[in-house]
Amino acid sequence: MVDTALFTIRDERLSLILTRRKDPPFEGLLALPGGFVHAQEDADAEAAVRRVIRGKIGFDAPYLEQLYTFSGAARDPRGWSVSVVYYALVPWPLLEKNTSVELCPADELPALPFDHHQIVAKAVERLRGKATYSSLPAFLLPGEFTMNDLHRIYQQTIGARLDKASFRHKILEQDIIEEIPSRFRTGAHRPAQLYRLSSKTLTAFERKI
Amino acid sequence: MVDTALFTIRDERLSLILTRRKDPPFEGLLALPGGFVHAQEDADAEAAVRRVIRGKIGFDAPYLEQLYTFSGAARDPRGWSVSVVYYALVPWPLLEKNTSVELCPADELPALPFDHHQIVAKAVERLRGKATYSSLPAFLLPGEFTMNDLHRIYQQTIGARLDKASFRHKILEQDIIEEIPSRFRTGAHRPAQLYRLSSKTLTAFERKI
DNA sequence: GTAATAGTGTCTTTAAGACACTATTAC
DNA sequence: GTAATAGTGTCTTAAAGACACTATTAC
Repeated sequence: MVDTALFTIRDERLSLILTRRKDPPFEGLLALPGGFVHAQEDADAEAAVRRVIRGKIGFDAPYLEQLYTFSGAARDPRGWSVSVVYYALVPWPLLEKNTSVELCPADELPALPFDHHQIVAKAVERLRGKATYSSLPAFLLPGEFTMNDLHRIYQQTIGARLDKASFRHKILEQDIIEEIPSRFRTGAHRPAQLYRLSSKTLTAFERKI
Repeated sequence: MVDTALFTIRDERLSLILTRRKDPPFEGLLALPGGFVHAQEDADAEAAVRRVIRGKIGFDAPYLEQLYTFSGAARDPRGWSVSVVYYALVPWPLLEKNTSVELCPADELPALPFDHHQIVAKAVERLRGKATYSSLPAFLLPGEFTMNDLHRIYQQTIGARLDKASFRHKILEQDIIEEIPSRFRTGAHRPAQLYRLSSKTLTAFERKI
């Protein structure tokens, strides 16, 4: 089967989209969204995950990557099982209107079934790791964002303060984002240049942030 | 099922241990060693891989890590399949006497069955990537080695020249190896201090080499 | 002595971090 | 004017790389 760790950032906190189990075992508990592979329908495991994600949030996640395959006799009371787990990033603004989605901060999760706590731990570790040397956190933002939006989302995913000037310098040097010509966010402050990702796929940096 | 990419370095070249297929499909071709999970016998997929590796080389590989899970209808002519693939590092001196093992340089592979070329490409990419910021290449060496052995093995896995002095400095700073007291390798040159890994598990660096 | 590998010192380049400064808007 | 966020300049620190130098052995 397949499972997914769906991340978003809401109210400055890294959170997960959970789903309430309708069947035993662990009926009624919140869990990572998952499902079985349909050999007729799904070209591969990733296709099955995409189907699960679309069923949960209604659209494709901007970023999706295989995390790890969990297997063994101990993880499910019904016996030996395998789950190919993916993690995905979804911008909060795309979820805001969707009232059926249950969100939970990654550091305040309830009791989860199977080995889902272990899965979340591994997913958070991967996310944090890649955030320090790639464009990964940018996939948590909508298509247009300011440098400060990006700065904040990096700090929230990494969980550490980053110097504003160094961050700006580093990011612009990596060519992962580009200015949207003549697009600014206005307010009670100097207008902020809007940017977008240069590539729809992940870009790794030469060095760390 | 499970498959493995078993790496070693022989004659200064990164090489793979292959096995000749005894059954259809692709009977007679060289392939990555693999097998089926035995739900009774194997606690999880990793246990199954360990069993396959022991069957192939006669002992456990010093380093073993899950690589990726390949799945889909296209990879096997018999239909939809899943393979949880691991990669492992084995010091060449431990294999030298084993005449039944077929070795092939990673950049001169013959035609391989299924999606094994894709698997090898991903395994080499992972190995190269981790080599630049971890103790990974050291697992290709036997228990005792000189600084120059380590220097060479890093260069061979990464595929680039590294400055001798900087390399030594960097490695000693990371505390991944320790001197073996009073142990030196002698020859027609100044005696070379012998080292061993400080930890049997992988250590990541703060920065790159 | 020579050849060979071991190991060190120092200078240059480059990146990261701290931190203060200026800029432009709404009100 | 103030408050707020945007954006820049400069200095310090630290790591990486180049490269030449000295050290110790077998022969």
